[in-house]
Amino acid sequence: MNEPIFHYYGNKAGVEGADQIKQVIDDATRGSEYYKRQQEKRQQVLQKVNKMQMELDSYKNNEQKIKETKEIIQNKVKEFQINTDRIWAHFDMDMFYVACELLDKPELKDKPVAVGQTIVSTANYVARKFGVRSAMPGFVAKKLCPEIIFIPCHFEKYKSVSNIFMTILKKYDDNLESMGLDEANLDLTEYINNSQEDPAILCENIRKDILLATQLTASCGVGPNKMIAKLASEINKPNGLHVVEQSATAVLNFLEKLPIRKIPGIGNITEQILSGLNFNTCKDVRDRADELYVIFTPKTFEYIFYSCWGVARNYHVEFEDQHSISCQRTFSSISTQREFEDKVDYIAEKLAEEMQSEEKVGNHLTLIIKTSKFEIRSKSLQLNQYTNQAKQIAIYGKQLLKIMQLDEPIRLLGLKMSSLANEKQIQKQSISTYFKRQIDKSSGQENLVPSIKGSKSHQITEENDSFNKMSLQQQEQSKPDILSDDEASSISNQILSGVNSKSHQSQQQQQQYQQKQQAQPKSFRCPICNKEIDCKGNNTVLNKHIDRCITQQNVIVEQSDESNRNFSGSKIKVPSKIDSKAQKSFNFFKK
DNA sequence: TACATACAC
DNA sequence: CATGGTGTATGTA
Repeated sequence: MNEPIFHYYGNKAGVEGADQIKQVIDDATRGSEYYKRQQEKRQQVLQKVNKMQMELDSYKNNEQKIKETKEIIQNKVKEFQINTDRIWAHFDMDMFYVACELLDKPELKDKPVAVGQTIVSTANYVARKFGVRSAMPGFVAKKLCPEIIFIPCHFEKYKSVSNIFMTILKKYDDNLESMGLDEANLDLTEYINNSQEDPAILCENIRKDILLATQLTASCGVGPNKMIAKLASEINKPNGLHVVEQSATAVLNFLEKLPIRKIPGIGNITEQILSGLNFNTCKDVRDRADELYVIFTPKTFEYIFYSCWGVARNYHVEFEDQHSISCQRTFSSISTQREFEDKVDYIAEKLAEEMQSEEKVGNHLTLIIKTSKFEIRSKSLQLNQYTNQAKQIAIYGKQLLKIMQLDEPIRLLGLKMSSLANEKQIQKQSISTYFKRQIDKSSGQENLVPSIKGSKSHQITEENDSFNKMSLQQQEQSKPDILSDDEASSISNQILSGVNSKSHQSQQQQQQYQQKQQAQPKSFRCPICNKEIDCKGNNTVLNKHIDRCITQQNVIVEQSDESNRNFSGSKIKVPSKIDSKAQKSFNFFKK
């Protein structure tokens, strides 16, 4: 009943103090609304596990079914192969945000430090010994480690370090994929085929380059696909390398004892379910895959199954346009209708700002709230037109508010716009439906549509301006982007078919890099441009050079992105996408 | 389509 | 005293 809520600790982290740590966390948080909600969720998971266990029991009594299912699994095992002809590397900066801050405050190096305020974003290894973790609330971290020093987030700093990091890595794979400022997945196959370098030596050299350029350490994992590389990068973290050799047995060996929780995509809940059914390692999954087949949906089953066999994507996917833009805020609880509406207005403005700066419009709006009991609810609405205007969004948002019938205090409110299109792309449509909407207008919803020139009302004039602005843009005759529809990449699509990567964009550039790369002796060379720097051990000179190099390099990168966009009209990788996502994530730190 | 869940960073 | 924000995929009805 009073079971502590679930906290995940990687097996090498909390070590022997783990129980004590859990106790401290529990004492610090017991009784809060958040804690109560977590307990409820925990109970729900346990019920789900019970239900699954019953299904499993009945399965185990049905010999015929067992036979059939095991046959299906056998066939699946025969069908796939662990494709080892590609070489991937995953680079991951160690405790990135804290590490960046420590550059400016080296005296804190051996003290427990965390970046973040209400929530720990990153903790250094000193703090981690106390049990401090990412996503932990600040007050809990303080309980665990009263000495801990909190540093507020300085996003720009991290972004510029990240630029250096990414610039170095792009020399080896121009199409690198990244899920955050501090990590990147590289397909090194082409590079290594050309240079014939040993992957381990190459990656150690890259890590040295990163250290030289940023003064920070990165960990690296190497393997035949993206997932294995990522998993490998955690083995010798921090400041380490681990290589999983390019063979099926090496992969299977590597995964054998690995806790399922480590597999990207298996999170808190799935781990609880699996461990509740006594699946703990990848080997458990491989050995008893038929049981999972019975209780999970096909997609979930396939994902877990193939991951545990080491089968994952080993080629790059094309960049896809973002599907939604959202904005949400947490605040001290509010409970009156008036307060709700004010929040909607505020969030609508923020959302509109975001959409406009990204030149997007959308026609599907979702209102999200969190009650003070931490229950999340949402209502959504298909709009009758595309918009990115704060006033329109606010009007729709308030409609959703009504539909939701809120009668209890809330601590969070957000708006999400989906079904996005480029502002420019819908102009034609705007024009063609313009007169139709004038008719709609006369039937009541006049605030929702632009009006004709010369209208007298203040509100309408403003909206008229935005319409004119769009018309002007249309005259520029920019090419409309084509929305992708059939590229919906289901997990199974991604993990199956170990076929080739897309052709790389600039082979010339790569060859150029290789030539330079090969000729490098030991002395100081710039990790960005590969030129020899005669700095006589003076780091400042080197750093200044590197800074200049980065700036130049970035200009080049941006230009090439831009020309690609205009040239092909297809999706390209846009590193700035993730930048802006992370930027937005941390806006709330600034206040 | 609408809503809820799970996940990653 | 007390647990964030952005975006994606998937399951279910």
